[in-house]
Amino acid sequence: MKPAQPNQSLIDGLACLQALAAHAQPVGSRELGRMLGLEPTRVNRLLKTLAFVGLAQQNEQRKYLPGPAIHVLAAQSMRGSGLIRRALGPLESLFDLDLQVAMGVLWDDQVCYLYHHSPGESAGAGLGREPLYPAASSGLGQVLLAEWPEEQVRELFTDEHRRRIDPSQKPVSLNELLKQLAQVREQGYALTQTRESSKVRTLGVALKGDNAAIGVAGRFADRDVARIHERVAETARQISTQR
Amino acid sequence: MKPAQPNQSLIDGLACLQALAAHAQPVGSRELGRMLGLEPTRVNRLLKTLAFVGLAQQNEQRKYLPGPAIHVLAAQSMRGSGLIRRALGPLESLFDLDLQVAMGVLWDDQVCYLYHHSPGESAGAGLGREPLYPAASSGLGQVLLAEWPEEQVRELFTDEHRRRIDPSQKPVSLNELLKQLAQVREQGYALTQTRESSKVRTLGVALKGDNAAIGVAGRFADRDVARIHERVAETARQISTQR
DNA sequence: GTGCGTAGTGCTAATTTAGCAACATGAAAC
DNA sequence: GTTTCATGTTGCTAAATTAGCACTACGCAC
Repeated sequence: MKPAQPNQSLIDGLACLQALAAHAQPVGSRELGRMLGLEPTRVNRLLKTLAFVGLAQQNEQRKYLPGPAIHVLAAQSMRGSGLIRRALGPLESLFDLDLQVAMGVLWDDQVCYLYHHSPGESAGAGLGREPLYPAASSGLGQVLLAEWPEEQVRELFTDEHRRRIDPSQKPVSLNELLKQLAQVREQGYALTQTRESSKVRTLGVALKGDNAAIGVAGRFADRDVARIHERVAETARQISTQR
Repeated sequence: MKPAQPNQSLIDGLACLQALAAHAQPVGSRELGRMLGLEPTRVNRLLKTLAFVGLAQQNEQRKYLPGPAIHVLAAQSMRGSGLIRRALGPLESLFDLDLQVAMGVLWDDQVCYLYHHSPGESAGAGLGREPLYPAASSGLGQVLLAEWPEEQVRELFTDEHRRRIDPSQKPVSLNELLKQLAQVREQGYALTQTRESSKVRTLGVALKGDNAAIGVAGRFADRDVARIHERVAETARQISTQR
């Protein structure tokens, strides 16, 4: 929903910040400008401003990376929403399913995993390490998309909306996706095959009021779907009702 | 370090975002303007822009709160720096000391705890729940300040630098603080009494290269200081050298 | 229904920002 | 050591964006 008078400096500054956060290595100001299609002087000015408030910093090679204030922002957002704090305990109760356990939010047409735990790992190891994943191929992504009006989903998957071209990502069949989302709305959960293996499936359930979803992934038989769904849905209820 | 041409729109937009993240309740746009001393139309425009990119959202009462993209930013910053991921395992090794275990970064003249664990809690419960704490009263805060040039510390604690007036916070004796910081630099660790009780002390050690610090807090005798310091310093080395 | 405080917008003057041209820096090649 | 190249950064001013006034729409209490 575009406002009447968006502040373009803020939008572009935030795009620089998000690109920094998403980039695995320190990045130069000119390189970042090339990545985002922005003029170099401008990017340098925005990065210098981000550094001034602590959200970016430079290393000895003068390249930029996230600064300490981004952790502050992360910590405060976690504290303010309470989402991760509320979710960690209940998510642990799913570990006995011997499946991957995850929680994520939508970011563009992808899922960002706030938490992603595999069997045999410690509970705390699930934080902050998964790359973005195509929403249409994810059970978590689909239950989040299913909460959107159809028009908004269409807009998200048009070619001109996409700012990042990912060649490794298969084109999405929009009609197929809309059919799947309609089914998700009926069932109250999404069941998808992962991109990597048709035998590995994800079952996702939305967290009401949080714009987030939780789910499990792995190999399970069709006859187990109802039981697993009930467990995941109960966990979602616990997370949503805790305050 | 103020740049040649800071972008004031970006600075003020980020201030709105940070205030949203720090505020425990949804907040109206005019109220936020009063909090930050900014003109209401301007704040509304900045908030609408933040909402446009997903970093803010409105509830049914039209008040603003952080949006899903802030979690994405948090997750990506954790993934990018790897700080929390690297730190969680080593920090758990300090649990046997039966003290509080914490990790934090500096934010203004306060410490923001990225992690804060008390004895008897699960490892994952330490995330995203502590309020900001005066840096001068914190072992973690002091080792972080000790890495700063004296001039910069002076500037941080002048009255005009402070944007937030916290009446409950005792005035800092700058000369006393500078003396303590000189001692911290010699010793390689900080030892402070907490604001709440003179019997509860914090011992803090800096994480090289991360602009962060870890420490323990609780009641311990003087004769235990060297041993505890060695344990904390060893943990700090593990965290800093992991990649 | 009225009154009050709120959120939000159109329009245009005011202010900020963008980009050109230049300088400073650092690394690699010779 | 010097030269070259790509980088990061800055001053200045024209161009673009933004801020604030005045207004409308909304929600709640009485």
